[in-house]
This record gives sequence, C-alpha cells and structure tokens, in this order.
Amino acid sequence: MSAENWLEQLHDNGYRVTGARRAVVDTMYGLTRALTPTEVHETARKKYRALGLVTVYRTLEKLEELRLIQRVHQPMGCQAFIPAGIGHQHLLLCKNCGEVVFFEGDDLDALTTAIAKKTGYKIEEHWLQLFGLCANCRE
Amino acid sequence: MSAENWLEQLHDNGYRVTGARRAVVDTMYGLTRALTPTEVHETARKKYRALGLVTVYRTLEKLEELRLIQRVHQPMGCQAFIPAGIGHQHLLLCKNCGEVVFFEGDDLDALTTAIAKKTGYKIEEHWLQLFGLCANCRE
DNA sequence: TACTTAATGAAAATGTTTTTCAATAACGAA
DNA sequence: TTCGTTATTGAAAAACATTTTCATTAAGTA
Repeated sequence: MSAENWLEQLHDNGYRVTGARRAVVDTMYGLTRALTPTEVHETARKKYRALGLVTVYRTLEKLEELRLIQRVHQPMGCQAFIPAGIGHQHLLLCKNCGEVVFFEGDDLDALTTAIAKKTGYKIEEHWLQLFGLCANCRE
Repeated sequence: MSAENWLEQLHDNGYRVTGARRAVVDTMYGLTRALTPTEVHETARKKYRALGLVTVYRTLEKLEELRLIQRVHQPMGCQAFIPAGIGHQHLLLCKNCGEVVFFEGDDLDALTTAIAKKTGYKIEEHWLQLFGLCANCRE
C-alpha cells in the first residue's frame, strides 16, 4: 500500500488521475491524525497551488467511496477524515494531540446477543471508539 | 422525571422559564427518536408559533449543558438530539425508524486494559453504539 | 496527435450555526 | 401586586460549511 496505489485504485475504478487528486492523496495517505476538508485543502495546496476546496470535497468523497479513507466521529465534530482501517477495526483517539490508532479484537458477541434478546432488535453493526491520552501526551 | 422537572432544573440553574423554552422542553422530553434543531423548531412551533430557530439552538445548548439531552452520532449525521440516558449508557439505534434504546452493562475492562497495554495509551472513555432493526421494523 | 469527456476552479446557491441588537418579558424585591 | 433589573427573545446579518452550476481545461484512449 502506498499513495501511488491509491491513485491506481482511482484509475482502476474509472477515475482520472489528476494533479489535484495527487495532491489530496499525498496529503491523506499515511496520516495518523484526522483532517477536515479545509485542513486538507490548506495542506494539499502547498503541493498544488491551484487546488480548489470544491475539488478537495469531491476527491475525499471518492476516496471514501473506495474505502481508502473514513470519517472520524469526535465530540468536537465529525467532519474529519483519516486513512481507513482494514477490515473490522475500531479507533482509539488521543484527546490531546488527536493521534488515531486502530485496533481490532473486540468481542461483543455476548453483549450484542444479550441486548438483542432483551430489546427484540436485530443487531447488525456496532461502533466502538476509545478516547484517552497517547504515550507522549500522558506526560 | 417529567417535562416540568426539566423546567425546574433550568430554573434552579439560574435560567428563566419562558414560553419558548417550555415548547422546546415539551418537544424533547420523552422522545425516543433523535431530532435535529430544525425538526425541533418545526415541532415546537406548533405549541408556540413565535418560536425562533435561534432560540431552539440556544435552548438545546442549555439542555445539553444540564445533561438532560445528548447529541446522537449516526452515519447520516451528528446534529440530532435525544433525552439523555442516566449514568453510563450506550445506544442502540434502529436503522429504519430511528428509534433509540439505551442499554448498559457493557464490560470492556478486559479489552481496554489490553489495548492500553499494547498502545501505551491511558484510556479514559469509550463510545459504544449498536445499529440494527427494531422489533417492528425487522418485519 | 486528436478527440471525447471527466475533472477542474470560480462563483453562486444552499444549508447550518452563531452573532448582534433592540424590544420584551421573567421573576425577585419591595 | 407592582416595579425594575436584566436574561431572553426573534429578526436580520454574519460566519461557516457544503453543494451545484458552468464554461474551461486536461486525462487517457483511439
């Protein structure tokens, strides 16, 4: 996996590889902190001056559609994006610096079965997110 | 607990009880589906015609501050509010009709301890949310 | 190299949330 | 009850965020 590979995936899905998209992909690829569309615009414009904010929105939309990036929900807002985890993963976020770590291995089967029985719901998905302080920020 | 009690809590915290606030509180109290500020405005205006959208935003802000309501995060958007659960509770949402059920009793200690050890993070909170179909909507 | 058409940036439109401000009304004090 | 202080209000404007429109540009294929 590399930024070049993301561009290939765009191409393979019938999307053209343009300078604007290269700049956005280069900005997003490998990020460990979520960025808002405006932040992506500011950063990517250093690589491609003419880049418009509208194109950032449109490119993020396509990267999300290809599941290369995903939206991050936080108390402060839910418009930021990071590279997507692979398979079923959850997030751990540092409240101080915003660093994002993926983890897997939650076993919520017992819980969901119990809740399903109690409520009559058919449970199809779950969101689990942890918040804390990363090794650097816990001082 | 009743809508009247929410108004008392506003009063006890130094806020005045007005017609506009009554209408918003009456709308929010007892809801089992999340409403956006605009939806609250539309509904509450049936009880208090002159109600402005701005006042809805301001009242929701205060109810959230008093922890009487809380924001609900969903794939489609994160601007909707419902009456808050008591203590540490999680949400189960029906994907079809939007009905919200609270539950407790998750035990994530083993998981968070393991993740904390693996990542070096100090874990302070977690969000857990289940999505599915309620008894009515699963047909 | 030329052609087709997806992609672009700018501007405008739309939608949401916040701020400003003069008028109003809640509510404690008299 | 009445009065006075001041929090609250709605309207309008401002500030932001996101989407749409459209003429121009450039990617990728023939």
